[in-house]
Amino acid sequence: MEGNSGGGGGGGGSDVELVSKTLQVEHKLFYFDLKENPRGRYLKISEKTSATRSTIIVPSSGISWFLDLFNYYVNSEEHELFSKELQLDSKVFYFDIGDNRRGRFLKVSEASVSRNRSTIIVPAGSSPDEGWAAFRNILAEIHEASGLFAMPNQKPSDAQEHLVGLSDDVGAGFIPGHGNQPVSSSSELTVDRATDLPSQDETGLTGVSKVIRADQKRFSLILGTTTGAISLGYPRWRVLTGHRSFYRYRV
DNA sequence: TCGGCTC
Repeated sequence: MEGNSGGGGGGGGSDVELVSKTLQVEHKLFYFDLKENPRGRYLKISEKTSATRSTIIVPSSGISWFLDLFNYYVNSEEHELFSKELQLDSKVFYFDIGDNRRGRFLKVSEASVSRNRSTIIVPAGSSPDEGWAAFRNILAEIHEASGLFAMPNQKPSDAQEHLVGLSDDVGAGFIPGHGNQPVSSSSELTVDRATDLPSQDETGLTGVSKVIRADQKRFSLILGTTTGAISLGYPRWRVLTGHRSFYRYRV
């Protein structure tokens, strides 16, 4: 790809590039680089224009989630597109729809404790072969290719299970198991349940609880224990508010 | 070549 992007990295510089793809959408150029180093595997997605460059880093465990979410935005009707959040370990990715005279776009923003927020913006595109759909297709190719580079301690089928599990509920707008209750009532149910739990201050279990602010409400999620189930990528919480879905899980 | 961007 462009020039020598790793030249100023210093130190290791041992990252191996497994897959590299580019996608042009309107006047933007997106670079997809699946890389691996001793700490693990990740997907670097860069948006490049003549004036700016922006990069997000997706842990390998998040690639199938990105694929699912882009499928959701590609396949959903315009009036049922909601913002989404995806938490992967210590990172949070925000997916937000925007609209202006240039057209519709999807803003994907990465926030983590150690770095400044970085954002890429993907135009929806004017035909089914460009924009979000093309972006989705690249993600699918990389996801598939990633399975061919299976790591010794990772079964390729794990990612497939994530894909199936999320596909059913990603666009439903309801909490599974609560039938056809509207989103608002499900949210209140979740709040009530959360307020019954001990607060983080009371337990002192720093690092195993999350506090989420959403609109005027505040949600507290307590992760009770650390068992083998968590290392498998579960449990996953889903908290719905009126217009936003949260997906969280730890690896 | 645009141009978007609370967390």
